[in-house]
Amino acid sequence: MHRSGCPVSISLEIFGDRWSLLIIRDLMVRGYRTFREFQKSGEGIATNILASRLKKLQAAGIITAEPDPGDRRRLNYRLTEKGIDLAPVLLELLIWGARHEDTGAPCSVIEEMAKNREAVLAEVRRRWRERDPRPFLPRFESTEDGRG
Amino acid sequence: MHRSGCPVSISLEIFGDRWSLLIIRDLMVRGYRTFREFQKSGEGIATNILASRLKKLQAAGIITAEPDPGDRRRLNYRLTEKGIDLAPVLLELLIWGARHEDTGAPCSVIEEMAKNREAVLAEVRRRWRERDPRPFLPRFESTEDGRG
DNA sequence: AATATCTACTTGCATGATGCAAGTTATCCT
DNA sequence: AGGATAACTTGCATCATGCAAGTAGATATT
Repeated sequence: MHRSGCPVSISLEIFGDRWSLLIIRDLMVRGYRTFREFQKSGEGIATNILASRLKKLQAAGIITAEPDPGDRRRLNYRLTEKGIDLAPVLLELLIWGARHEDTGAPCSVIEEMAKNREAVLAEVRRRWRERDPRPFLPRFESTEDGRG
Repeated sequence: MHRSGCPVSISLEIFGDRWSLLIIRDLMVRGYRTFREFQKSGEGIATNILASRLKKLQAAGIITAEPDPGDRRRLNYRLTEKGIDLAPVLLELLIWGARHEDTGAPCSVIEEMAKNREAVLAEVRRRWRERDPRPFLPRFESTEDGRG
């Protein structure tokens, strides 16, 4: 039941909250795959909320979950194509935040990414396609350390 | 008090909810300015929530409010530069939603916008700068109407 | 084989946010 | 002066979130 037919509104019904896009970010640029990794992501999400968000994102077709062949206690989450298509949204959010708020991300690095938007998106998508596990961005710890 | 220094996380602290970006959308592309207009925006936001979001967005420096010179009952809200800088985020959200969800927006129109990203953003920004009141996008009513 | 540990959750409960209806204040319109 | 309009605020019920603890199945350890 949509409140309006606007794509922005419908998108926000799916991930318009404090946590969903952070999970998607972790999957997209930090190489995280498991429940435990999301939990220790530095944002302090509660386990019940994390579980409910993972379910909601699965139901929306943004992520999938499959048991790890090597250790079947683990579930490996992965973005779907629909999920990786959120890369431009995340990138713009990152650029905006780094420009306008006092964040732990060095502006020079972010401005460089803003200048090379297409290349950045292509690389993120390539890593997703090829299941390249290397993180694309680090954790921006706090606003104290300056880098760049 | 930030939970992490990540710009995405900090951005979501400000407008990571169901309503804030819809208000920003209304200001940005529909030419809305007043409390009443946001309320009748088709999304069904409650007045107390709307009031609290407007305050939060003001506190974050994303919008300003000033009394209408002609009718001093009215408060005219307007995006700041920081606020109009959210245009790329909104645009990507719009594109993603139109591509992946069943929305009231005709895909052809949205794909055209995706192809002309820079021009679209320039026009949105021009209207903001010159206070051009014409809406840039219509209300996408429901998913019933045909697309083409 | 028994025990401990690890992973991904679920449950219970307190607190906070949201939704809804009604009320308030200041300004306009006649 | 009397009524309408705009922008809220308030009270209250309900829903979502945060936190701590507990559970179940798989793996590692003795």
